[in-house]
Amino acid sequence: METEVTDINHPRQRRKEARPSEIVEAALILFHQKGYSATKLDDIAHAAGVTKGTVYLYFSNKEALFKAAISEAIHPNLDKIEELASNSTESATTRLRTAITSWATALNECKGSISKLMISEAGNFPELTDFYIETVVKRSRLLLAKLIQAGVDSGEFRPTDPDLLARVLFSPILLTSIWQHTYARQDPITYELNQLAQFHLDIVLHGIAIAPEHTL
Amino acid sequence: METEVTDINHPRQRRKEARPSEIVEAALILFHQKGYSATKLDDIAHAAGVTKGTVYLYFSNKEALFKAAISEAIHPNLDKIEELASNSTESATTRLRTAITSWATALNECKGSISKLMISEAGNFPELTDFYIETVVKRSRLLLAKLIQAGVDSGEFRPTDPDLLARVLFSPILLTSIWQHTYARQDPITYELNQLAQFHLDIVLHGIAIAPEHTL
Amino acid sequence: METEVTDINHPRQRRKEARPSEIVEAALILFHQKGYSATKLDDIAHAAGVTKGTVYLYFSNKEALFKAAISEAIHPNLDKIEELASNSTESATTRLRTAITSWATALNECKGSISKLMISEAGNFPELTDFYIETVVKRSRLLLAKLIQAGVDSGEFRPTDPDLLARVLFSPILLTSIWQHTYARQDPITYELNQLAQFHLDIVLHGIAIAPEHTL
Amino acid sequence: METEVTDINHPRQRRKEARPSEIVEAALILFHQKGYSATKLDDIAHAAGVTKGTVYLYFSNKEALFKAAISEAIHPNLDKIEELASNSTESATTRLRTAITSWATALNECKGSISKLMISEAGNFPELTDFYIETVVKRSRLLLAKLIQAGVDSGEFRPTDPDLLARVLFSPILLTSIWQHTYARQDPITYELNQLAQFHLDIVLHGIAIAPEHTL
DNA sequence: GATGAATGAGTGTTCATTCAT
DNA sequence: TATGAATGAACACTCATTCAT
Repeated sequence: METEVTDINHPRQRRKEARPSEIVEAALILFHQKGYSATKLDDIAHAAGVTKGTVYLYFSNKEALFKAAISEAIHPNLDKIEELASNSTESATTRLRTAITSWATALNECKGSISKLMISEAGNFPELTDFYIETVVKRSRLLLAKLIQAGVDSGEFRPTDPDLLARVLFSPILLTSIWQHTYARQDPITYELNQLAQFHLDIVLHGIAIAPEHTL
Repeated sequence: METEVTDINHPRQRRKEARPSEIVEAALILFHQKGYSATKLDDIAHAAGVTKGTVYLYFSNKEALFKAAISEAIHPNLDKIEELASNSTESATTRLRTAITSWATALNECKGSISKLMISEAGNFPELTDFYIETVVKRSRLLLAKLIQAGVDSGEFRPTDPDLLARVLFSPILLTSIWQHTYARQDPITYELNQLAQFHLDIVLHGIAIAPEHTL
Repeated sequence: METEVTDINHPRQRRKEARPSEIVEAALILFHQKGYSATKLDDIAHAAGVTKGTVYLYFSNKEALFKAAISEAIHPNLDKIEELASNSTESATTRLRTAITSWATALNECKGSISKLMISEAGNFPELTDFYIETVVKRSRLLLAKLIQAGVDSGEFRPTDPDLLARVLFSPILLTSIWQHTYARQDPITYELNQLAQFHLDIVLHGIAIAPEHTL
Repeated sequence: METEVTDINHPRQRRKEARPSEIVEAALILFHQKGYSATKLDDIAHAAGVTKGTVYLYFSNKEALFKAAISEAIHPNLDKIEELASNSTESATTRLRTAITSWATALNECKGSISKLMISEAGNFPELTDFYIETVVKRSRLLLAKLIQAGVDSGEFRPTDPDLLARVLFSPILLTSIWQHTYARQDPITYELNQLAQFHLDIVLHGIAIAPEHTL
């Protein structure tokens, strides 16, 4: 009983160990909405339900908080990349479709669009950008390129530049995800991200031209 | 460092009428590199070869300068959109290819990649974003969608969702353009933007699957 | 220079609740000495023993601080006006003398000579001036006019224009008070403010009194 | 004819020699309305129909212009003081009334209320203030005091402190003049300045006169 | 651990002053 | 003589960071 009272008097102390991640979450949302510079530590603290001083208890400065926010948001994605690379019993087409679906889902969850933040702040955080490009971007692209190459090797796809195609396949999902997070108000998108991804994949796989040369 | 090499003797009235656009250009580059908030007026002034006070002779404040920079960079693009819509004697396929090429070229010149700036700052400049979405984004997408619909109507393309396909077709060029301007150092791209665009268009037109139904 | 001698060890939280009024006091003195525009926030902060940032903890901007300073200095005077209006058992002559003495004393303490500041800045702060004229100037004049009218009604004074006489009676005290605060160095006044007020009142009373000794 | 055309093309050159005084006049009005610091040289120049550069052709800086404005406005008053001192054939009472009337008239003309400006800026311009106090204030007061003393000597007035009475007699006219120029909008005055002056003088004369009608 | 009052370096903005024309 | 584009020092205001409690 006595300890319960303490909890009621200090609601802030409900879950001490959750503090840092609460701050990180609040920070991520605000950084995403307003950009790094335009986001005030006061706002972050307020959004996280603490005071400015508390933020400094867990993060040595604003930049460290930013990096922590980006890193934390990146990690779950990294695991997913590994996952996708492993299940290799299926056909290349199937695995490609699974991979794309998986990415579309991941990006759909808000936490996803680190992409936008990184685009905005890359110039101001070179080392963080290096880390992001190496661990997220290049690995994802390489994974996709390998799946494509596997399809070519297995005779499922016509010979093509796997790297180029990987870039092409990623673009609509990534850009649309960024778009949604950026222009939701001005240009709301009626399509599901995954719907768009499948649409694109279908077209890429089959093309749209009613090509006479193919029927010959 | 100094971009001003000529007329070093008459720094005061070097080229009166060129001032505003010189400032706008310098501003655009810096806003693009560092974002709006992180760009100091001192930096812009210095990059434009003037002092802070001079900037205020032509722009009432930082926000006005930002808007002017965006607007000025947008205008040439608007004209190009009109141009593309007009030449309607060709086949849909040809016009589509021309449009894509034209866009790739425009984005490559990069006088903007306003796209990146708008993504970064949309949240902080709602009215400007409204203007951008209406005059640039939606018009471009609509133009592309119309070309696609024309191809469907003329029997060149299989029936498809023109709006979805327009989004899909734009994405790789736009995202890659943004990418180049953002991650040039960390992830330099070896492809020409136009090369990528044509590669994508080819695939979209023909598909990559060695589809049994086509050969039948 | 430093007005803060006590508690030198704990400059941070010396006396939280005293801060705003300390700042207001320092501000009032400086505004009075140099005028609004010529007074720098740095000076105010320094005079109050804090830094600029601290001033902004309590006042949203310079104008707000100015208004707060004026308002705070006005309030004690408002109470005095009410007080004077109440004690109505005495003769009009006595009450008039009491009122004048009271005003002379109040103006001498000078926590304001807000009068001078208001004269200087009226043009730049219209709403504040409205407030001052209504709550201080007009009320004071009306009170004095009523006392005079009471004297006329009771047969103590000869019929006269109470409003005009109120203005006339106030002028020497008010102007001299302003004078002292303004030209102390160039034109030091050897008279007590109250001495001058009584001197004037004697002459005016002689002038308007239906003096029994004269009729003898 | 030919020369006329030139005049039309350069309306600014109508009367070159009048420039400085036009500037001074504009400056005086603006300084009076907004105070010294709050008045921008741009505003003065614009009000005078010239550009900022032209102001610097005639005045070395803002302070010099301020001093010139004050001085120019003071000079006609100085002459009037001398004038009043001279015609000594009349009775003290008459000369006192003439002097007061003359001052009320002088202060009524807008150019008069240097008083307000000096009150506002005395702290920031000590030497100018010295000059003003010596040449205007003290001389005027001394003149008035002498007139009063003459009246006492001639038996027109009861013995009194001439300096004190001089201060008292000046106050209502001076303060009301300042008042009019300051609070015209908030507290418009229905009385003529001279009316008020005469009203006060009547009362004071009644108060100090060795009035034959009273002794009867 | 948590607070929030206080700090002060930094930045947008203004404006008196200069000077080439 | 007059201009007005350009300057740069000065100032209001902000905000990341600190620290006594």
